[in-house]
Amino acid sequence: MARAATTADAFNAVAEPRRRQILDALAGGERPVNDLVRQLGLAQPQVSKHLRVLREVGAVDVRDEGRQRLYRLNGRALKPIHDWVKEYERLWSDRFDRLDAVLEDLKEKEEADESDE
Amino acid sequence: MARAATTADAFNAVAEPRRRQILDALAGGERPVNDLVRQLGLAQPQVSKHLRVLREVGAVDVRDEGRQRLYRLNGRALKPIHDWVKEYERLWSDRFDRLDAVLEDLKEKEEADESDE
DNA sequence: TTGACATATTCCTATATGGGTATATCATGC
DNA sequence: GCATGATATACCCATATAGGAATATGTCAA
Repeated sequence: MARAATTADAFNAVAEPRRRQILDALAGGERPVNDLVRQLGLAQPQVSKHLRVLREVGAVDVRDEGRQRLYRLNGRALKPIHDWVKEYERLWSDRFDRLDAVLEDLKEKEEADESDE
Repeated sequence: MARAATTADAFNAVAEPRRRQILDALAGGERPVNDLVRQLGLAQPQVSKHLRVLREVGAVDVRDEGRQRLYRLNGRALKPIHDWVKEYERLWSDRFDRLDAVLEDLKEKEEADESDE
């Protein structure tokens, strides 16, 4: 079997640095493709292809506006990544060093509160 | 050009779900390879290969203990992922939603006050 | 030394990638 | 309708993958 498709999930889509750059650029607001082309210094077809991958994993949405297509960030698609990686935060954060048990309790409470999304 | 190597950085290494599983398993503490083989139900060579990738990006460390090799999590390698993705947290977190709503209200009130004058 | 256990490496193959380049689609203004 | 601008798709290619299977390496025990 080959590697999983880049469109398999957000983890794979976001492994490509150019696609993270695109998302970072879109964090500033809705943008047409050519803006991204200029901002990233990539060829237009590559940007379109990256945007397609991001769209397929739900990380961006599109809207037609005349002859332009405005892309907009949909950060919710990145939540699974955050959810996974935040469990490891305590392994490098100084804050967690002395407060392990207490924070575990808090985290459990927080998760219970947030479980209704 | 092909896709970036899985060993290029933590983002690429962790895009593979089995490797995330391995890290999750190691979160419980140091483990020999065969423990992971049993826990994940994978063939031994694949586990060794995944561990090599994780080692190359610094996400795990090894230690020889007799004929076993004990692998241990090094979560710090995941910090760049956390750093990147946490910037997007406000896009789905309820806490931030409520803050946004409050700010919206304030802005609307402000505008209403100004138009009264 | 030999055999058994634990792990790593090698070789194979199908598959998808990302960039480059050319071209297709689609909307707009004349 | 036609030229132009904006974007998407198609095609080519070099490359690295993940799993499977076989084998190599290394360590211990008798």
